[in-house]
Amino acid sequence: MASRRSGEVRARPDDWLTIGEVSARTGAAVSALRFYEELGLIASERDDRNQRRFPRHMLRRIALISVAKRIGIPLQDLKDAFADVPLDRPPSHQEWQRASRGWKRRLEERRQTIERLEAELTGCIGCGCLSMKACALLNPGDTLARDGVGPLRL
Amino acid sequence: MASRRSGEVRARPDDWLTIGEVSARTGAAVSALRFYEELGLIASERDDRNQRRFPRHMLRRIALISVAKRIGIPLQDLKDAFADVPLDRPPSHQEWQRASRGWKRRLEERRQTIERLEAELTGCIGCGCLSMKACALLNPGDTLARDGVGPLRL
DNA sequence: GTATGACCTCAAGTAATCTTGAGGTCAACA
DNA sequence: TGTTGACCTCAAGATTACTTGAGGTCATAC
Repeated sequence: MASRRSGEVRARPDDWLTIGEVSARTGAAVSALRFYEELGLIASERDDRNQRRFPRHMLRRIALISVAKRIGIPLQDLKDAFADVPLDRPPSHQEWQRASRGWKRRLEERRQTIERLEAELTGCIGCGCLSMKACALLNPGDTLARDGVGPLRL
Repeated sequence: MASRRSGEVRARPDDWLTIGEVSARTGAAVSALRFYEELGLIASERDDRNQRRFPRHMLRRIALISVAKRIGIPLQDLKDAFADVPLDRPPSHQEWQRASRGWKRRLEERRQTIERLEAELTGCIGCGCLSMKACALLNPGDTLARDGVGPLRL
Protein backbone atom coordinates (compact mmCIF):
# COMPACT_ATOMS: atom_id res chain seq x y z
CA MET A 1 0.00 0.00 0.00
CA ALA A 2 1.77 3.10 -1.26
CA SER A 3 0.04 5.56 1.00
CA ARG A 4 1.31 3.66 4.01
CA ARG A 5 4.82 3.12 2.74
CA SER A 6 5.17 6.81 2.05
CA GLY A 7 4.00 7.74 5.50
CA GLU A 8 1.15 10.00 6.43
CA VAL A 9 0.59 11.28 2.93
CA ARG A 10 -3.02 12.17 3.44
CA ALA A 11 -2.38 13.56 6.91
CA ARG A 12 -4.46 10.75 8.38
CA PRO A 13 -3.89 10.58 12.09
CA ASP A 14 -2.28 7.41 13.24
CA ASP A 15 -5.25 6.29 15.29
CA TRP A 16 -7.65 5.99 12.39
CA LEU A 17 -7.34 2.92 10.27
CA THR A 18 -8.75 2.04 6.86
CA ILE A 19 -10.80 -1.09 6.52
CA GLY A 20 -7.93 -2.70 4.68
CA GLU A 21 -5.52 -1.95 7.49
CA VAL A 22 -7.95 -3.27 10.07
CA SER A 23 -8.39 -6.39 8.01
CA ALA A 24 -4.64 -6.93 7.77
CA ARG A 25 -4.14 -6.39 11.48
CA THR A 26 -7.01 -8.48 12.73
CA GLY A 27 -7.10 -11.18 10.09
CA ALA A 28 -10.81 -10.56 9.54
CA ALA A 29 -11.88 -10.22 5.91
CA VAL A 30 -12.92 -6.80 4.68
CA SER A 31 -16.36 -8.18 3.88
CA ALA A 32 -16.64 -9.60 7.37
CA LEU A 33 -15.79 -6.23 8.90
CA ARG A 34 -18.51 -4.57 6.90
CA PHE A 35 -20.86 -7.30 8.02
CA TYR A 36 -19.95 -6.80 11.69
CA GLU A 37 -20.57 -3.11 11.31
CA GLU A 38 -23.95 -3.81 9.81
CA LEU A 39 -24.76 -5.95 12.84
CA GLY A 40 -23.71 -3.15 15.14
CA LEU A 41 -20.83 -5.13 16.61
CA ILE A 42 -18.33 -2.52 15.53
CA ALA A 43 -18.56 1.03 14.27
CA SER A 44 -16.60 3.40 12.08
CA GLU A 45 -16.67 6.95 10.87
CA ARG A 46 -16.32 8.10 7.29
CA ASP A 47 -13.70 10.32 5.72
CA ASP A 48 -14.29 12.91 3.00
CA ARG A 49 -14.34 10.13 0.42
CA ASN A 50 -17.01 8.18 2.28
CA GLN A 51 -14.50 5.54 3.25
CA ARG A 52 -14.60 3.90 6.65
CA ARG A 53 -12.11 4.99 9.25
CA PHE A 54 -11.80 2.78 12.29
CA PRO A 55 -10.60 4.07 15.63
CA ARG A 56 -7.77 2.01 16.97
CA HIS A 57 -9.71 0.80 19.98
CA MET A 58 -12.03 -1.03 17.61
CA LEU A 59 -9.28 -3.58 17.02
CA ARG A 60 -9.91 -4.95 20.46
CA ARG A 61 -13.55 -5.60 19.74
CA ILE A 62 -12.70 -7.23 16.46
CA ALA A 63 -10.17 -9.45 18.21
CA LEU A 64 -12.89 -10.53 20.57
CA ILE A 65 -15.21 -11.29 17.69
CA SER A 66 -12.55 -13.46 16.11
CA VAL A 67 -12.01 -15.24 19.37
CA ALA A 68 -15.70 -15.88 19.85
CA LYS A 69 -15.80 -17.30 16.36
CA ARG A 70 -12.87 -19.61 17.01
CA ILE A 71 -14.63 -21.27 19.90
CA GLY A 72 -18.05 -21.31 18.34
CA ILE A 73 -19.81 -18.61 20.33
CA PRO A 74 -22.52 -16.88 18.31
CA LEU A 75 -22.00 -13.22 17.53
CA GLN A 76 -25.26 -12.29 19.19
CA ASP A 77 -23.94 -13.54 22.53
CA LEU A 78 -20.90 -11.38 22.08
CA LYS A 79 -23.06 -8.41 21.25
CA ASP A 80 -25.02 -8.96 24.45
CA ALA A 81 -21.90 -9.40 26.55
CA PHE A 82 -20.32 -6.20 25.28
CA ALA A 83 -23.50 -4.18 24.98
CA ASP A 84 -22.35 -1.73 27.64
CA VAL A 85 -19.00 -1.04 26.08
CA PRO A 86 -19.28 2.14 24.00
CA LEU A 87 -18.60 1.99 20.29
CA ASP A 88 -18.07 5.66 19.70
CA ARG A 89 -15.10 6.22 21.99
CA PRO A 90 -12.34 4.21 23.61
CA PRO A 91 -13.96 2.40 26.51
CA SER A 92 -12.81 3.32 29.97
CA HIS A 93 -10.73 0.88 31.94
CA GLN A 94 -13.77 0.13 34.07
CA GLU A 95 -16.17 -0.40 31.20
CA TRP A 96 -13.75 -2.72 29.54
CA GLN A 97 -13.03 -4.60 32.72
CA ARG A 98 -16.67 -5.17 33.49
CA ALA A 99 -17.45 -6.52 30.04
CA SER A 100 -14.28 -8.59 29.98
CA ARG A 101 -15.18 -10.22 33.26
CA GLY A 102 -18.63 -11.03 31.95
CA TRP A 103 -17.16 -12.56 28.90
CA LYS A 104 -14.61 -14.46 30.89
CA ARG A 105 -17.48 -16.04 32.78
CA ARG A 106 -18.93 -17.21 29.51
CA LEU A 107 -15.61 -18.67 28.55
CA GLU A 108 -15.38 -20.42 31.88
CA GLU A 109 -18.81 -21.95 31.48
CA ARG A 110 -17.84 -23.22 28.11
CA ARG A 111 -14.58 -24.62 29.34
CA GLN A 112 -16.32 -26.36 32.19
CA THR A 113 -18.82 -27.91 29.82
CA ILE A 114 -15.95 -29.29 27.82
CA GLU A 115 -14.14 -30.45 30.93
CA ARG A 116 -17.21 -32.25 32.11
CA LEU A 117 -17.55 -33.92 28.76
CA GLU A 118 -13.92 -34.86 28.78
CA ALA A 119 -14.34 -36.49 32.15
CA GLU A 120 -17.44 -38.28 30.98
CA LEU A 121 -15.77 -39.46 27.85
CA THR A 122 -12.83 -40.67 29.91
CA GLY A 123 -15.26 -42.65 31.99
CA CYS A 124 -16.76 -44.07 28.84
CA ILE A 125 -13.34 -45.04 27.58
CA GLY A 126 -12.62 -46.68 30.87
CA CYS A 127 -15.77 -48.71 30.97
CA GLY A 128 -15.87 -49.17 27.24
CA CYS A 129 -19.29 -47.63 27.42
CA LEU A 130 -20.68 -50.88 26.20
CA SER A 131 -22.87 -51.43 29.17
CA MET A 132 -24.28 -47.93 28.77
CA LYS A 133 -25.18 -47.90 32.39
CA ALA A 134 -24.84 -44.69 34.34
CA CYS A 135 -23.00 -43.05 31.49
CA ALA A 136 -23.15 -39.32 32.00
CA LEU A 137 -22.27 -38.63 28.40
CA LEU A 138 -25.32 -40.49 27.29
CA ASN A 139 -27.34 -39.08 30.10
CA PRO A 140 -26.57 -35.39 30.07
CA GLY A 141 -27.32 -33.62 33.31
CA ASP A 142 -29.05 -30.65 31.77
CA THR A 143 -31.56 -32.82 29.95
CA LEU A 144 -32.26 -34.73 33.11
CA ALA A 145 -32.62 -31.54 35.07
CA ARG A 146 -34.83 -29.86 32.51
CA ASP A 147 -37.73 -32.22 32.22
CA GLY A 148 -37.15 -35.01 34.66
CA VAL A 149 -37.14 -37.52 31.85
CA GLY A 150 -34.23 -39.85 31.82
CA PRO A 151 -33.08 -40.26 28.27
CA LEU A 152 -31.24 -43.53 27.86
CA ARG A 153 -31.90 -44.48 31.42
CA LEU A 154 -33.86 -47.69 31.70
CA MET B 1 -47.37 -43.97 23.07
CA ALA B 2 -49.73 -46.95 23.30
CA SER B 3 -47.41 -49.49 21.76
CA ARG B 4 -44.84 -48.77 24.44
CA ARG B 5 -47.16 -48.58 27.39
CA SER B 6 -48.69 -51.91 26.49
CA GLY B 7 -45.31 -53.55 26.23
CA GLU B 8 -43.94 -55.43 23.25
CA VAL B 9 -47.19 -55.48 21.35
CA ARG B 10 -45.68 -55.80 17.92
CA ALA B 11 -43.06 -58.29 19.12
CA ARG B 12 -40.35 -55.73 18.41
CA PRO B 13 -37.12 -56.77 20.05
CA ASP B 14 -36.00 -54.46 22.79
CA ASP B 15 -32.81 -53.45 21.03
CA TRP B 16 -34.51 -51.82 18.06
CA LEU B 17 -35.93 -48.38 18.62
CA THR B 18 -38.32 -46.29 16.56
CA ILE B 19 -37.24 -42.82 15.55
CA GLY B 20 -39.66 -41.39 18.09
CA GLU B 21 -38.15 -43.42 20.88
CA VAL B 22 -34.64 -42.43 19.85
CA SER B 23 -35.74 -38.82 19.76
CA ALA B 24 -37.24 -39.05 23.25
CA ARG B 25 -34.15 -40.74 24.67
CA THR B 26 -31.53 -38.53 23.07
CA GLY B 27 -33.35 -35.22 22.99
CA ALA B 28 -32.60 -34.87 19.29
CA ALA B 29 -35.56 -33.89 17.12
CA VAL B 30 -36.97 -36.50 14.79
CA SER B 31 -36.18 -34.25 11.84
CA ALA B 32 -32.60 -33.89 13.08
CA LEU B 33 -32.21 -37.65 13.30
CA ARG B 34 -33.36 -38.05 9.72
CA PHE B 35 -30.93 -35.34 8.76
CA TYR B 36 -28.04 -37.07 10.55
CA GLU B 37 -28.89 -40.26 8.77
CA GLU B 38 -28.85 -38.47 5.45
CA LEU B 39 -25.37 -37.19 6.28
CA GLY B 40 -24.26 -40.70 7.09
CA LEU B 41 -23.58 -39.89 10.73
CA ILE B 42 -26.00 -42.53 11.89
CA ALA B 43 -27.78 -45.43 10.24
CA SER B 44 -30.97 -47.41 10.65
CA GLU B 45 -32.75 -50.36 9.15
CA ARG B 46 -36.35 -50.46 8.01
CA ASP B 47 -39.17 -52.64 9.24
CA ASP B 48 -41.94 -54.12 7.08
CA ARG B 49 -43.71 -50.78 7.11
CA ASN B 50 -40.65 -48.91 5.87
CA GLN B 51 -40.19 -47.28 9.22
CA ARG B 52 -36.73 -46.72 10.65
CA ARG B 53 -35.50 -49.02 13.37
CA PHE B 54 -32.41 -47.90 15.23
CA PRO B 55 -30.09 -50.33 16.95
CA ARG B 56 -29.51 -49.40 20.54
CA HIS B 57 -25.82 -48.72 20.05
CA MET B 58 -26.75 -45.83 17.80
CA LEU B 59 -27.80 -43.86 20.86
CA ARG B 60 -24.16 -43.46 21.74
CA ARG B 61 -23.34 -41.88 18.41
CA ILE B 62 -26.30 -39.57 18.69
CA ALA B 63 -25.20 -38.53 22.15
CA LEU B 64 -21.84 -37.64 20.71
CA ILE B 65 -23.45 -35.62 17.98
CA SER B 66 -25.43 -33.68 20.56
CA VAL B 67 -22.30 -33.07 22.55
CA ALA B 68 -20.40 -31.84 19.52
CA LYS B 69 -23.26 -29.48 18.81
CA ARG B 70 -23.29 -28.14 22.33
CA ILE B 71 -19.69 -27.05 22.13
CA GLY B 72 -19.81 -25.85 18.58
CA ILE B 73 -17.87 -28.57 16.81
CA PRO B 74 -19.03 -29.08 13.22
CA LEU B 75 -20.67 -32.38 12.38
CA GLN B 76 -18.12 -33.06 9.70
CA ASP B 77 -15.35 -33.13 12.28
CA LEU B 78 -17.32 -35.65 14.25
CA LYS B 79 -17.84 -37.73 11.15
CA ASP B 80 -14.11 -37.73 10.54
CA ALA B 81 -13.30 -38.60 14.13
CA PHE B 82 -15.66 -41.53 14.21
CA ALA B 83 -15.15 -42.67 10.64
CA ASP B 84 -13.65 -45.97 11.76
CA VAL B 85 -16.48 -46.86 14.10
CA PRO B 86 -18.89 -49.15 12.25
CA LEU B 87 -22.48 -48.08 11.78
CA ASP B 88 -23.93 -51.46 10.97
CA ARG B 89 -23.06 -53.26 14.18
CA PRO B 90 -22.23 -52.42 17.77
CA PRO B 91 -18.64 -51.23 17.75
CA SER B 92 -16.13 -53.34 19.60
CA HIS B 93 -14.66 -52.04 22.80
CA GLN B 94 -11.42 -51.32 20.98
CA GLU B 95 -13.02 -49.49 18.06
CA TRP B 96 -14.98 -47.35 20.40
CA GLN B 97 -12.01 -46.66 22.62
CA ARG B 98 -9.82 -45.61 19.73
CA ALA B 99 -12.38 -43.17 18.36
CA SER B 100 -13.23 -41.86 21.81
CA ARG B 101 -9.60 -41.12 22.49
CA GLY B 102 -9.31 -39.27 19.22
CA TRP B 103 -12.33 -37.26 20.03
CA LYS B 104 -11.11 -36.58 23.51
CA ARG B 105 -8.01 -35.07 21.99
CA ARG B 106 -10.19 -32.71 20.01
CA LEU B 107 -12.03 -31.75 23.14
CA GLU B 108 -8.75 -31.13 24.89
CA GLU B 109 -7.52 -28.89 22.11
CA ARG B 110 -10.68 -26.91 22.32
CA ARG B 111 -10.50 -26.63 26.06
CA GLN B 112 -6.91 -25.48 25.86
CA THR B 113 -7.82 -22.84 23.33
CA ILE B 114 -10.42 -21.54 25.71
CA GLU B 115 -8.04 -21.74 28.66
CA ARG B 116 -5.45 -19.78 26.76
CA LEU B 117 -8.03 -17.16 25.91
CA GLU B 118 -9.17 -17.01 29.50
CA ALA B 119 -5.63 -16.40 30.60
CA GLU B 120 -5.16 -13.77 27.97
CA LEU B 121 -8.38 -12.06 28.85
CA THR B 122 -7.36 -12.13 32.49
CA GLY B 123 -4.17 -10.40 31.49
CA CYS B 124 -6.17 -7.85 29.56
CA ILE B 125 -8.38 -7.26 32.55
CA GLY B 126 -5.34 -6.82 34.71
CA CYS B 127 -3.65 -4.32 32.47
CA GLY B 128 -6.91 -2.80 31.35
CA CYS B 129 -5.73 -3.61 27.89
CA LEU B 130 -5.65 0.07 27.16
CA SER B 131 -2.06 0.17 26.22
CA MET B 132 -2.63 -2.75 23.87
CA LYS B 133 1.01 -3.66 24.16
CA ALA B 134 1.97 -7.32 24.16
CA CYS B 135 -1.63 -8.39 24.43
CA ALA B 136 -1.84 -12.00 23.40
CA LEU B 137 -5.59 -11.79 22.89
CA LEU B 138 -5.11 -9.12 20.29
CA ASN B 139 -2.09 -10.89 18.93
CA PRO B 140 -3.16 -14.49 18.59
CA GLY B 141 -0.31 -16.94 18.44
CA ASP B 142 -1.66 -18.94 15.53
CA THR B 143 -1.93 -15.90 13.32
CA LEU B 144 1.57 -14.87 14.20
CA ALA B 145 2.86 -18.35 13.60
CA ARG B 146 1.04 -18.80 10.33
CA ASP B 147 2.32 -15.94 8.27
CA GLY B 148 4.84 -14.09 10.33
CA VAL B 149 2.78 -10.95 10.16
CA GLY B 150 2.15 -9.27 13.45
CA PRO B 151 -1.42 -8.13 13.54
CA LEU B 152 -1.81 -5.27 15.96
CA ARG B 153 1.88 -5.26 16.73
CA LEU B 154 3.46 -1.96 15.90
C1' DG C 1 -4.34 10.12 -19.62
C1' DT C 2 -5.24 5.76 -18.63
C1' DA C 3 -4.70 1.91 -15.65
C1' DT C 4 -4.65 0.12 -11.07
C1' DG C 5 -6.04 -0.57 -6.50
C1' DA C 6 -8.61 0.51 -2.47
C1' DC C 7 -12.68 1.69 -1.34
C1' DC C 8 -18.13 2.14 -1.79
C1' DT C 9 -23.31 -0.02 -2.14
C1' DC C 10 -26.67 -3.35 -2.79
C1' DA C 11 -28.25 -7.83 -4.02
C1' DA C 12 -27.60 -12.44 -4.42
C1' DG C 13 -25.20 -16.68 -3.37
C1' DT C 14 -23.09 -20.27 -0.10
C1' DA C 15 -22.58 -23.59 3.70
C1' DA C 16 -24.03 -25.68 7.81
C1' DT C 17 -27.79 -27.37 10.41
C1' DC C 18 -31.92 -28.10 10.72
C1' DT C 19 -37.32 -27.15 10.64
C1' DT C 20 -41.68 -26.86 8.38
C1' DG C 21 -45.11 -28.11 5.17
C1' DA C 22 -47.60 -30.82 1.84
C1' DG C 23 -49.23 -35.07 0.82
C1' DG C 24 -49.40 -40.02 1.87
C1' DT C 25 -49.42 -45.03 4.51
C1' DC C 26 -50.83 -47.83 8.12
C1' DA C 27 -52.29 -49.76 12.69
C1' DA C 28 -54.89 -49.10 16.75
C1' DC C 29 -58.62 -47.18 19.32
C1' DA C 30 -63.72 -45.44 20.13
C1' DT D 1 -65.95 -46.84 10.34
C1' DG D 2 -63.72 -43.03 11.05
C1' DT D 3 -60.13 -40.62 13.30
C1' DT D 4 -56.01 -40.23 15.43
C1' DG D 5 -50.92 -40.66 15.83
C1' DA D 6 -46.55 -42.20 14.36
C1' DC D 7 -44.26 -42.76 10.65
C1' DC D 8 -42.77 -41.86 5.45
C1' DT D 9 -40.76 -38.64 1.32
C1' DC D 10 -39.48 -34.63 -0.90
C1' DA D 11 -39.12 -29.70 -1.32
C1' DA D 12 -38.83 -25.38 0.51
C1' DG D 13 -37.84 -22.17 4.24
C1' DA D 14 -34.98 -20.33 8.35
C1' DT D 15 -30.79 -18.87 10.68
C1' DT D 16 -25.99 -17.66 11.14
C1' DA D 17 -22.10 -15.86 9.20
C1' DC D 18 -20.37 -14.54 5.73
C1' DT D 19 -18.62 -14.19 0.44
C1' DT D 20 -19.17 -12.91 -4.28
C1' DG D 21 -20.56 -10.11 -7.99
C1' DA D 22 -22.05 -6.11 -10.48
C1' DG D 23 -21.45 -1.54 -11.02
C1' DG D 24 -19.36 2.82 -9.41
C1' DT D 25 -15.88 6.65 -7.16
C1' DC D 26 -11.39 8.43 -6.55
C1' DA D 27 -6.39 9.13 -6.00
C1' DT D 28 -1.98 7.59 -7.13
C1' DA D 29 1.39 5.30 -10.43
C1' DC D 30 3.20 4.73 -15.10
